[in-house]
Amino acid sequence: MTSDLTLKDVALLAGVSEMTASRALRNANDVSINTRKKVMDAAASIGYVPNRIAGSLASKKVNLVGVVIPSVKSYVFSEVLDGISASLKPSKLRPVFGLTDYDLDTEADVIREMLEWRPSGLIVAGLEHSEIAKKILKNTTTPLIEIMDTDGDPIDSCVGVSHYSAGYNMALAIIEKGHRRIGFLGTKMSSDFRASKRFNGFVDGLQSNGIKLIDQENYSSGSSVEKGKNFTSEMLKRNQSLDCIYCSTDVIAMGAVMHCLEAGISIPNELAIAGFNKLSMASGLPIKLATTDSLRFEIGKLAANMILERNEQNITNTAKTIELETSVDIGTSI
Amino acid sequence: MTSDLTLKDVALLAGVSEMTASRALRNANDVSINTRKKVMDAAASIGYVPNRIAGSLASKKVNLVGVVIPSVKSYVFSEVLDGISASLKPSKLRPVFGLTDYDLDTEADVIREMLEWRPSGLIVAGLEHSEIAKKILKNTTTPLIEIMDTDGDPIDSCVGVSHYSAGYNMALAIIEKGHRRIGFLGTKMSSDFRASKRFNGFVDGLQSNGIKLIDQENYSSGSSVEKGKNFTSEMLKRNQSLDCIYCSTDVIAMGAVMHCLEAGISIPNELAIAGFNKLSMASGLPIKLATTDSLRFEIGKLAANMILERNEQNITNTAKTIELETSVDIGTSI
DNA sequence: CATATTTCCGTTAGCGCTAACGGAAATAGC
DNA sequence: GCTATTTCCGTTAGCGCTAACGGAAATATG
Repeated sequence: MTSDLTLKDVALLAGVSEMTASRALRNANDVSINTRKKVMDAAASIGYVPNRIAGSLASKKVNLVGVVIPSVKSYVFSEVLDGISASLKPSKLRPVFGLTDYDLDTEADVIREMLEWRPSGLIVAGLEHSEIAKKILKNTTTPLIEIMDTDGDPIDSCVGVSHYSAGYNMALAIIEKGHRRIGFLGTKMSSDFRASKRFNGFVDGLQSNGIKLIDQENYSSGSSVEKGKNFTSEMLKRNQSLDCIYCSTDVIAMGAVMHCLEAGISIPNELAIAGFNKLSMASGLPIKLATTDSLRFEIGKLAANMILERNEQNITNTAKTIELETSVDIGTSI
Repeated sequence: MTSDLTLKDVALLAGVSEMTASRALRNANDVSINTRKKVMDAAASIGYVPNRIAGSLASKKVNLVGVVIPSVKSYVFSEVLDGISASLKPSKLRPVFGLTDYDLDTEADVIREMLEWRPSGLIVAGLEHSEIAKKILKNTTTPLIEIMDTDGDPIDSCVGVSHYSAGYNMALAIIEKGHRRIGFLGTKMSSDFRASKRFNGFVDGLQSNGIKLIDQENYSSGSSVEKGKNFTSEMLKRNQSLDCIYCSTDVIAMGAVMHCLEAGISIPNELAIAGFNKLSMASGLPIKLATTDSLRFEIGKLAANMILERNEQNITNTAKTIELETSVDIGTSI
């Protein structure tokens, strides 16, 4: 309580110089055991809390990693954050999150704000950015990792999966299982670039076997189980002959499964269902949902590790792209 | 690119003093339209990014709000974060998140680290902290809001719901619906204080009608739909006479519902199921799950608003507790 | 036109901490 | 014993920015 204590207060109480107090508190070298103890005790006794703002300015080291993601509500990004947290935990670096709400202008603002803190690294979800954001990112010396997606041109480093391939391979898996009359259910693609890439891959995958999508529904804003349920119902009404629906996320696919459970539609005999992400939530379903693991935790972990590496060594020019391999998890729903 | 640009570079290029450049960039008063434009153009042309570390030190204003929560993977806290983000968005304040992994020692560390940044406010989940953390929190001048829970003694301000009451009222609702042979399914309570309070409230609610819990299962670590499914199955094996299970979260309750769907158990005739949180995810289920809305988004919004208020005015001593009212949502599952 | 007021900009002095250097005291080496 | 080395601590000089003050120029006031 009371007004802020500074290093001076600690130094005075311990009877040493500010510099010695600083060294002692930071566990730096060049301090005897006795004086270190004196300083520590003094600091503890008055409840001194170091001022990192001042410390960072003086040392020119800000042990923060900026993480720019669309949303925390999505189960996807929360696991990415978790991976990042897990990697950074044993280090001195700490993640700071900024949310874009899937809006590229907001993203540019958030990125700019992040860089004003001079973080040790910046992790940004996605490869698509506004021109302004791109310019800022290109000009910065901060290590930058774009994550989630490898279908595009990374500015610096990149960790992710190919969403195009994920869609393509799911199409092949579905076809191999004998399904031919296939529909797609997903968000409006304008803002969700990765969903759009999966869609394109899926369509191309079908195309490679001479098959065309026979129905498609694109709902606006976020995904929910309920939406999946309702739109599946509607699509089936339109197209009684449908024998498979590919959903842009597991959340939607869960809704599709729910509809089938309620309507007494047998999966996959009457309708096959596939999703994307491999959410743990879906593991409680009566059937095992066909899906592609988006390796969210892994991506977060690797991205954070790249930042850590770049920080330890003083490498400057190490643009590196890691494309993780995904594989279709057939499950029992197709 | 290149080495970091400073205000000096901008000032030099614009032909003004650093102070004027600073004022112009911050949109402060005392700058003519012409010079402001000169400065802005100069800054833009060289890609100047202000250094907030230096700015914060000089102005003694750090526009960050620390948010300390157990996890981001939980659907609960991600919505709290979302509420906080929504409230802070139009202001200058930005949230910084720290994760405790449900561990009080980690929490103390995270709180300490947060305070080292001298944030404009601190939002901490829960009322239970280690002695060290309590001491730190009591000594700080930073506005502090403990959230989620009102059953206990807040250090400063507090926004939340009574989890005890939520449990108690669900017990009453279940009894009113005619159920008497009731089981409980939840996490080991040692680390999840709020789940434990709901449990106690639930037991007391039953007790007030002379009813005792006839079975109880406490699994370790996190909740998942699959766990809910499996433990429901086991509990029903042990107790064929069970007619209701109260689950500590909706995620678990969803698993219970899944088990019933698979096993052909009719809800609520053969088995009633109730949860907690009112997760949107559960809205896709064939039945409407009985639950209590934990008002997560609302709590986040209100907490952030309290920080904003305290920041605008310069109120110092305004410890205030807001207990939001919860109500049981009967649904169709009990 | 002289004075009062406003508008605009620069100078000075830090914010609280740490890097870098230097030097005194303690220890080692022979 | 004297020099060489190590251990420990203090002094100086910032990090990049802004608060606060003051003063010159521009405008208003009568």
